[in-house]
Amino acid sequence: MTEKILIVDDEPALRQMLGLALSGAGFECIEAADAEKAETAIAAGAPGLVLLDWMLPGVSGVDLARRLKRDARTRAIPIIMLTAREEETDKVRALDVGADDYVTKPFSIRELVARIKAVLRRTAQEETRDAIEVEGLRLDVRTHRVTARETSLQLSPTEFRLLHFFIAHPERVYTRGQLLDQVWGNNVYIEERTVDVHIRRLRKVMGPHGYDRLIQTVRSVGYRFSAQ
Amino acid sequence: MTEKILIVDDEPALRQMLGLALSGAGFECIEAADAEKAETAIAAGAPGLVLLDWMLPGVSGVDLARRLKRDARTRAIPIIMLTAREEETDKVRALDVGADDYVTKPFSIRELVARIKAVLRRTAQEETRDAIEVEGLRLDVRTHRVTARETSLQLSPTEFRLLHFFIAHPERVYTRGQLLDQVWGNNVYIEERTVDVHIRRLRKVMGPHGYDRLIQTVRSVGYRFSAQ
DNA sequence: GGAGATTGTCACACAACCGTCATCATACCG
DNA sequence: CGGTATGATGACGGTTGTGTGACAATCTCC
Repeated sequence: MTEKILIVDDEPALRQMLGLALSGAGFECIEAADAEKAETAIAAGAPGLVLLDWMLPGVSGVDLARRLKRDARTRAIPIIMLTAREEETDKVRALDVGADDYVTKPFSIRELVARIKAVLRRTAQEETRDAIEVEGLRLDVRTHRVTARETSLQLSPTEFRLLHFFIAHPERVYTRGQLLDQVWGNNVYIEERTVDVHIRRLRKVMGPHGYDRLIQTVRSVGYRFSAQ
Repeated sequence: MTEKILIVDDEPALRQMLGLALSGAGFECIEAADAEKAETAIAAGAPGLVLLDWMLPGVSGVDLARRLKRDARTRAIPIIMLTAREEETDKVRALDVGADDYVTKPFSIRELVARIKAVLRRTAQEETRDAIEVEGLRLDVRTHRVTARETSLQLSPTEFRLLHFFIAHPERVYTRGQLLDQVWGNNVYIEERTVDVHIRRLRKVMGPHGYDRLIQTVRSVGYRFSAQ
């Protein structure tokens, strides 16, 4: 997973130097000379991180950062600001504006790469937080959403609960009775065959994406959710 | 800007351990053994974040969380819950109650600190942000004005508060109860169905500009504001 | 004090969802 | 290779949850 990094700086020399250095560190780089070009570049293909110069002609780096953090589509993209001076106020403002980190010029490439990696690690961690994922099938409790490789699936409430239980307790067989207790709750008297029907409905939704194979029938016992 | 963190746990050993670890990470810590002590501590001086154990003697952590989120004075204080088991239902309930995040025991200090910082960063950003924008729909907190691609929308006060909450907390489902707590405030007893009506009114205003799709119904759960 | 806006509630309409059954397909058994 | 047990599937009322329009009470601003 090579991350794409957008370098925004008006000095061609510095831009090129950074591009070379970061490419050497294993990142894919694209460049932009000003805020406007940066925005079109971002619209074209969201980068994994933006390296942003504090001073830019026209719309300043600070303003661009603020704009990116204000828009929901780009808010998640981490930003590292390059500040020229060692001014305390600059640091504070950089973080105020929503930048994830800042580096003061002059800086060593080693330090910059370390910071980039740290920021990427942090944001990657946050993204996958409390979502359960199996082979690209992802269930997020927070948003109450199920996605199969980016495309979101439409589940009914019971289907969601059933899948939630399965994906949280994989690799084990459950009888229809157990499933009724766990997914429907105790003290409900429902036909065991009803489980079959919901299993089928769940499979039907996941089928088009090939995930129906995860729900396996164990004859004369029950069902199992398994990644193999 | 060292943040003050209130640790609520009935086990003195764990409390002390957490206190030491978080102090080491640069936070100022205060402790409380039960919900009652926690509330007096909060009244004495609002902490920047509450670390709350799921199980507490007397008033449980869940109840305390709900109470804090229901009270307008303490609603803004972020809460991270410590859940003992890996039980999925606990996580769901933690979020139901209004907690901002949760950590399952056993956890590493590193992880806990990371989550605390993440939550603090998120909430700090929310406060300083004077305008929020999603796909051209823009809500300006300062001027109390909402615009959809330049054309301004006419919202009633309640509609504005509802949209404000949604746009500041996107991508997460909220039950009608939570929305009542967050948008209407404390100690109000209002029918949950009333939320439906305001959702509809909000959709009606945003509909002509195509933004009604951002407010999504999650059947048998609640509503979600989402850019997808 | 009054016109208009706002708000909470209700009743009804409508759509989604759920549980059940009958029937068909498949696996297992001797 | 039939017969039987078990699961898959499609269809169908009944139920539940949400959308919507109306209305009275309340509030706001002249």
